[in-house]
Amino acid sequence: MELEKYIGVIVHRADLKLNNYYQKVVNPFDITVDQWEILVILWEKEGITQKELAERLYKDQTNIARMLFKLEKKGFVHRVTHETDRRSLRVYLTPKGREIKEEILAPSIEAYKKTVEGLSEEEVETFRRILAVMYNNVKDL
Amino acid sequence: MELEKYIGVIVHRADLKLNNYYQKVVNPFDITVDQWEILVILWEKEGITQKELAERLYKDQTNIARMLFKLEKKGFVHRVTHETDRRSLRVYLTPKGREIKEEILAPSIEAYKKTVEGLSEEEVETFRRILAVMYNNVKDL
DNA sequence: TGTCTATAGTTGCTATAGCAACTATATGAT
DNA sequence: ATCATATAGTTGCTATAGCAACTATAGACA
Repeated sequence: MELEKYIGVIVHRADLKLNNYYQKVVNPFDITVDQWEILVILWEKEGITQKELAERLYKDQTNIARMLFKLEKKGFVHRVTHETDRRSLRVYLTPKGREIKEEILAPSIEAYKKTVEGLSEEEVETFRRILAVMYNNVKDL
Repeated sequence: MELEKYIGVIVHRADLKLNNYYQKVVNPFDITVDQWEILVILWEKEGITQKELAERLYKDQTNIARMLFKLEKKGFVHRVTHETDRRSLRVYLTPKGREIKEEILAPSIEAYKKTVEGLSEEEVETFRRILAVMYNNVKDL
């Protein structure tokens, strides 16, 4: 069977290119794409724990911790021990972290539009649906 | 805009799950998914250079070199200096590298079938087409 | 022939991914 | 109250990705 027939192979290649492009979009803000994902969640709701953040992003808690450490070092977030559970850390945005929210929105939407250029809204929805089916097919295997 | 609207985000998540699954499929053969990709190419044609391999797989030449080093250490391939261009290395399979070709085929096809379960052949084709459009949309940005 | 440039590959760096082992704290059972 | 278990987070390890800097060789041209 030809390599390019495998869904994993083509999805992986697309993922890399998409990530490359999105990285260029967020580069001016001194963050990585994955750090941007964390910020998107925090812009919506601050004070959640690292574990909650990991669950919300479907990411490894280990890596969330490391990314937050970098975001903290760069001054975008700060972490505070949970009042009633001293094992947990609540994550909050700094003024710098809140500031870029509005600045980054336009380029983000622009990036989305460029990604789906030439496709109808319906095609994009079809794509999402099929991708979700595949995701669910393999997620617990 | 909601995080899950961004194509890069959902493709990335799907990529990770797919890779996880495929990794489990090739685990018994003591290779990684990316090393498997290299082998697939070599099963088709031996003696190509690292650069050609990188181009064929759309991967970084640096990483191809490192993966080949590991494949060589594990005894799946060996590299020989090009006869007329001493900068190049030709990559060949060892008997061990050739051996697993047939063994790995059935599980690979099985993995493909599980991935596209519940989808029609037409839907999978549509998916490929739309993914290709998105890929081309961002590949040079 | 000698020099300049291009190319194949390697090394070093930083990023995320994911797993195992570990620390510290919380909670449930007795 | 004590002890066993569960949980939040961290550290260490190995994998690929991608970029810059480097070495060695090839090829073009004066």
